[in-house]
Amino acid sequence: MNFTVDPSNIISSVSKYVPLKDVEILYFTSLLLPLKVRQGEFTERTGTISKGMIYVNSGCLMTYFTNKQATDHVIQFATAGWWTGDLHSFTSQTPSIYSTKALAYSEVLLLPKNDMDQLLERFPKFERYFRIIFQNSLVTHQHRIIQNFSVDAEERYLEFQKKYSTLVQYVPLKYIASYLGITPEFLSKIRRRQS
Amino acid sequence: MNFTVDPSNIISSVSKYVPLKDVEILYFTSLLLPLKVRQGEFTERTGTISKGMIYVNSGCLMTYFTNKQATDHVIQFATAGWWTGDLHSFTSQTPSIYSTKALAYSEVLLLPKNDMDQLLERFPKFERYFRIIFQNSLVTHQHRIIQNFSVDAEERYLEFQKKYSTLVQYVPLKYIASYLGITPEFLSKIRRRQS
DNA sequence: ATAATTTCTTAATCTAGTTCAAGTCCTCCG
DNA sequence: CGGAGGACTTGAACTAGATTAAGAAATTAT
Repeated sequence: MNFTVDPSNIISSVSKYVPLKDVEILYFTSLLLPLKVRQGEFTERTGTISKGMIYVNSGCLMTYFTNKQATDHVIQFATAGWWTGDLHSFTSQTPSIYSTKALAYSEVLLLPKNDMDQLLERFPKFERYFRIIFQNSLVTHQHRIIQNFSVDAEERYLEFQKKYSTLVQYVPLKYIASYLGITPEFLSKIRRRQS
Repeated sequence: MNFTVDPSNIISSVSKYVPLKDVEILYFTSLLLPLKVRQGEFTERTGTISKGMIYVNSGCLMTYFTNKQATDHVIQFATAGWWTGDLHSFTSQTPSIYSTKALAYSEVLLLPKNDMDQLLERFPKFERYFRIIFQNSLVTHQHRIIQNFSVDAEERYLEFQKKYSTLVQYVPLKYIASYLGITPEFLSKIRRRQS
């Protein structure tokens, strides 16, 4: 059963970029679907249409792609305060090529496509919020592309450790390897070298 | 000297997502700085603050990053109808880590940060346009990250040929190699294999 | 506890892609 | 016209990281 998830985090996230009136807060939160997922459970599955954009209130999820050779490629870890999900499937409402899975007990808020459309129609100021969110995310993605080209696996792992120091402790090594674009065996070697 | 660049393309690009009134069109186009750049000329340079978001009206530009080892990494080719530039420098108004250079004679429209801010303040409907632009771009970037991890260089080149068939003819091979994340020597070998 | 399953490590072998170095082809320019 | 510099190719030697396979460690279930 889905008891309520406290919306104060997402509200303050939005408020950082656009000042909200009470009506807007009420309407916005009324659209959000609270979801509690246990470790290992999925919020989205390859082949199904995205249920919505996922705001992580607490916990940690990962979104990954599985290719023809059945190897997984982690495209994102999302911890508290992040949005995640399959943006392509969400936008186009076509079957997803990604899956999103909880790496720990997590509380998330789901914003379905229809509801987001209505929200933006009714309160266009939310356009600004999402514009900024996507704009920032784009910068991060560009940075990652370059990073993958111009920096070797060991340095990438070092940066990862800095950036996601909490994750490193409880996320299985194989997923970190996948995020970095290397095999678990090789990451294991890097770790040994370090110590 | 910068004679005028026809704004009808960018207007129809915006109109695809948000219907514009004449005042809005007039105001928007009044903000756009027309720029004609010859092959090899730069619109942005590493170390300087972004002059603005760049809309490519005609021609072709590339944006690239130069790392400590002085090797270039192309992060984007932008042909007619695309936006390009250094989004991070643009957003934060800090010195850019990218350069943007014309690969052919190009006509572009520059939207400086201040002007974009004012535009969005005065006509918030443009938020929607940029939200959608960034959202779509994000999908493309995610796709590229995955592609680079799960597909080998030859296949990546094949996809590139399909997607940018016109570019392949006049863009120097070394830049294509850089975009694909491989050396020019290796791309040369791939080409030989193909024929 | 013990079995079962998954995660992590280690080592040997292999390969996609790099590096280096030399040579060819083009294009532009005096 | 000749030559100077960039763009492309080719090949030999090399290396970062993959693959395979096996064992150790850690989790989870029974």
